Amino acid sequence: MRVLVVEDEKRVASAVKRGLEAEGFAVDVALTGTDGLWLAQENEYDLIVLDIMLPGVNGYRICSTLREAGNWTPILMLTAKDGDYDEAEALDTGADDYLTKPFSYVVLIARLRALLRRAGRGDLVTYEAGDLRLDPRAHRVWRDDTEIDLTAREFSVLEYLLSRAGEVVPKRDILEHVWDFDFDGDPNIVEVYVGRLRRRVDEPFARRAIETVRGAGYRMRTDGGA
Amino acid sequence: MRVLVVEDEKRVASAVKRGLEAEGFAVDVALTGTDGLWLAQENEYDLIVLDIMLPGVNGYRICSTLREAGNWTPILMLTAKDGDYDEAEALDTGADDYLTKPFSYVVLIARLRALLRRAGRGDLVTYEAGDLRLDPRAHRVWRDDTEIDLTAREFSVLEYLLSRAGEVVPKRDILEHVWDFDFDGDPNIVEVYVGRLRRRVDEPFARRAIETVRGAGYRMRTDGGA
DNA sequence: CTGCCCGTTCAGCCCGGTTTCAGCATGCAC
DNA sequence: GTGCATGCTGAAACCGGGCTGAACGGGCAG
Repeated sequence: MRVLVVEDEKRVASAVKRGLEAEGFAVDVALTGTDGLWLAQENEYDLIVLDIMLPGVNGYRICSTLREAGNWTPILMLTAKDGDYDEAEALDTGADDYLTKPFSYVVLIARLRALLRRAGRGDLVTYEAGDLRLDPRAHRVWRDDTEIDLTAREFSVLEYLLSRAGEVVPKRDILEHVWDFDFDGDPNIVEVYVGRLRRRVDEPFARRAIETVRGAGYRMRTDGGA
Repeated sequence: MRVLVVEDEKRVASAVKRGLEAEGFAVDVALTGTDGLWLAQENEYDLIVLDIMLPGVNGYRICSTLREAGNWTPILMLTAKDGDYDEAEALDTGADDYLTKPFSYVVLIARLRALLRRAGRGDLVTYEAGDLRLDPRAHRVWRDDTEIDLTAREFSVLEYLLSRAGEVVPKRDILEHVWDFDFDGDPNIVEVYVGRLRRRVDEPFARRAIETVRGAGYRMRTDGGA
């Protein structure tokens, strides 16, 4: 599954790239519109993530150029929230969906999944780790067939940890993926949420699925802590 | 029964939409060819009504693109009576039938029904979730064999929720599917309608079929809230 | 023309959820 | 053991999503 990311802000670009790679995508990044258009024309991608404001050729132009050339690869446009550029125009030029900055990684992934599903390449995942089960689509979590209520944030954190079950996930990664990319608050918030999750999904069941790896991050046990 | 109407003249589009909704169809409207193609690819429709002369991608292109992609949803083409565009060509690109403007509802409806019959989907779909039952075609809703009166909008919202029972449906999705997708009013309208629906289909029966998933959307319980 | 129904907008409230912060606990290095 | 860094936790403040009642306006029937 190949994805092209056309985005000039390096921080956003590299965060998106790393995240998508973790999801198993092969990611190319273009930092200018000119490069992006070139890459999009030279290669067959399954998906294109396209910023609107770009040096060189802007996102609209890239989009309409591709469409005119008969290229119908699903395109997700990224728009800044100040109204200079318009979402409706994005769709008019042939984009398939759009996302307003700032956005968080989970939202981005959700949208990309939706696009792929539409293109008939989606496979809906439910995450499992031992007796712990999470269904992103229904937004539900179970342990031992007991459903667990989680808030939106709690759910996102758990989903992300599950998506990388078995490996050590640095706190910074969690911050970048679950919160908006430009979040610059107290990183302690991750600890707060891990704490809550433990209280909700571990303690009542006398297990420990989320382990702390001091100095490195957290690790979701693949056996759910059984 | 879901229908997509691709038509750029707003007057015609909204008239057709209202007419079809009165017949019990769930109708999405696209005002440009680009949007129409996007919607047609994104969703599973039972029927597509397609104007030929469109801004963006024209009707022929949409039709052949869909067919090439293996989408065989029945398509009814609308052609203006001046002979610039040709009915024969419509059929060549993969349309199933055509209708010359101007036309009356009666004729339109008759043709659509004929198409559905041919496609073998004339038999009605009814949605069920526990003791809640909805018949799109007859435009009726029951709970426990008690019929519930709903307005057109209320009905559409409920139908859409039922069509995705069990999963979390973002407000944005509801807006896009139930309202004209170029609706840019207050998204609060969704909350208003969910509220009304609850008052009509939940409260009198002391159940709760429509759940709120804070920060994510609404979810229709598959057991109807029993 | 009048009244009713429906769809829509709006403002305000409520409450849950998120975030911050300060203090405490734990683990590690020496 | 001592001291430092890292992680944990409860309480409080803040924020905003979601809900509701009221009011407006257009369309349609009588």
